Amino acid sequence: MYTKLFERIIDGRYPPEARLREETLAKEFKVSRTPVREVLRQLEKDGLIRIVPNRGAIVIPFTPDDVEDIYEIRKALELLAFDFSFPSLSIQRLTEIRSMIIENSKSKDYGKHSEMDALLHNYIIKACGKRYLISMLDQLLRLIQRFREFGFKDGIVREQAVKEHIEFIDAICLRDMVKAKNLLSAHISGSKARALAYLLNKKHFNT
Amino acid sequence: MYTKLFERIIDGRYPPEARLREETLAKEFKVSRTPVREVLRQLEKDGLIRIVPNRGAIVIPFTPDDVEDIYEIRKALELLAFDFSFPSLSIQRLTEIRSMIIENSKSKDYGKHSEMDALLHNYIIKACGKRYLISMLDQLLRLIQRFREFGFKDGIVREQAVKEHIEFIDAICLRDMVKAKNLLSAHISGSKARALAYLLNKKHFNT
DNA sequence: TTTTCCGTCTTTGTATACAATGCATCGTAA
DNA sequence: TTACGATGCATTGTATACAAAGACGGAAAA
Repeated sequence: MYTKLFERIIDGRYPPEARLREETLAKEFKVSRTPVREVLRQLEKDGLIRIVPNRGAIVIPFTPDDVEDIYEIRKALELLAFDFSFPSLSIQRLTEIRSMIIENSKSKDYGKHSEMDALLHNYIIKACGKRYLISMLDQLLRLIQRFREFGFKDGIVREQAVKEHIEFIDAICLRDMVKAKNLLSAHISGSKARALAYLLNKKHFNT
Repeated sequence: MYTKLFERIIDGRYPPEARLREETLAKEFKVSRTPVREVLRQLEKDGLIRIVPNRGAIVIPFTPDDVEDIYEIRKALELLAFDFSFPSLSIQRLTEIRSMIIENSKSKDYGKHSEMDALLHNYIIKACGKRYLISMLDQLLRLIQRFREFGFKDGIVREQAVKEHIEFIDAICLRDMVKAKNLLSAHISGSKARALAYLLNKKHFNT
């Protein structure tokens, strides 16, 4: 239920400014208000809703400034995670991932591409072995999931992403830390730019 | 109540591995289990406790690795916040803060020093104007509050901190971004080292 | 007509009762 | 003596009832 509500806010089924009434949600999910309230408190911590005492919860709008914010945080933290994980990354595992990326590179199923993207990033992140860093990045990646999937709908972007991922993996295998970090940084900046384009475009259509 | 529980875990009144039973907490705070449960869910998101379904909540131990983790995240994010806030920092305000730091520099009240420390860091952080970044840093600084206060109990450390803060402010006022960033980075690394020393020392006494 | 006050209604906040889960303990059988 | 299972207990999970707080609207007074 936490996951479902999270998704519904992320994908816009509960749009910005929408009021989330406990009673209504309770009926929708066929539970009582007690678990609903607990979930709402968690979503507030995620920064998705604001709970006003005695007034209830409303969905917080997601602005271009938030995209800027979140992607820059992601970049900083993923680079940090990479610093920690670099020494322990397994060339064998990276080679495996590399093959899988190439196998899927011609696929038009953007879900597959999104999966490959997640596979690589998650491997790097998990390998850092730092629990706060991992949980913060997990949280961030969930927040921007909608943009990541969107990006891969475009053929050019898919090709570009495959190229960037392969270059990144090769740099790691060659133990070229500096190059790898630059590539990772640029890759995330590119994702940010696409996310911003998506958001502005959507806003244009909505208004 | 959220704040009180948070503090009690942070300062060790509820030690690592301690079970937090809903009924007990409810009696302690003279409320029913309903609000207790909501607070526990929030503390879980903060990474302070782990809730095992049908088993209840236990306090998560805080290891040296966690200190390393959290201070490195703090460094990365505070440097990022500084990037954003640098252009809009007011020299007038910084000069004010600088005077206050100097005024308090001879004080032996470590609470005052801790306050000055918070004043400067919070000003930098808030000025970045990014809500996710601000809320993440707030969260991190609350997590390490115990170490920050501890640090200022030592006279040498107090002097050192004052010196670092003044140098940092001066670098900003001279618009020397690179120097300021280096100073900030070193300052946080120093805090990390002291926190680690504190933790290892405490562990030594406990066992 | 406008403003203020009061009552009602909606919605959240809290307490409590009951259900469900998992663990421990004790008894029984191999 | 040990292994297995059943029963009871401790504790969390959920529903529901009631309390409290605000929002809204209508009536009365300025």
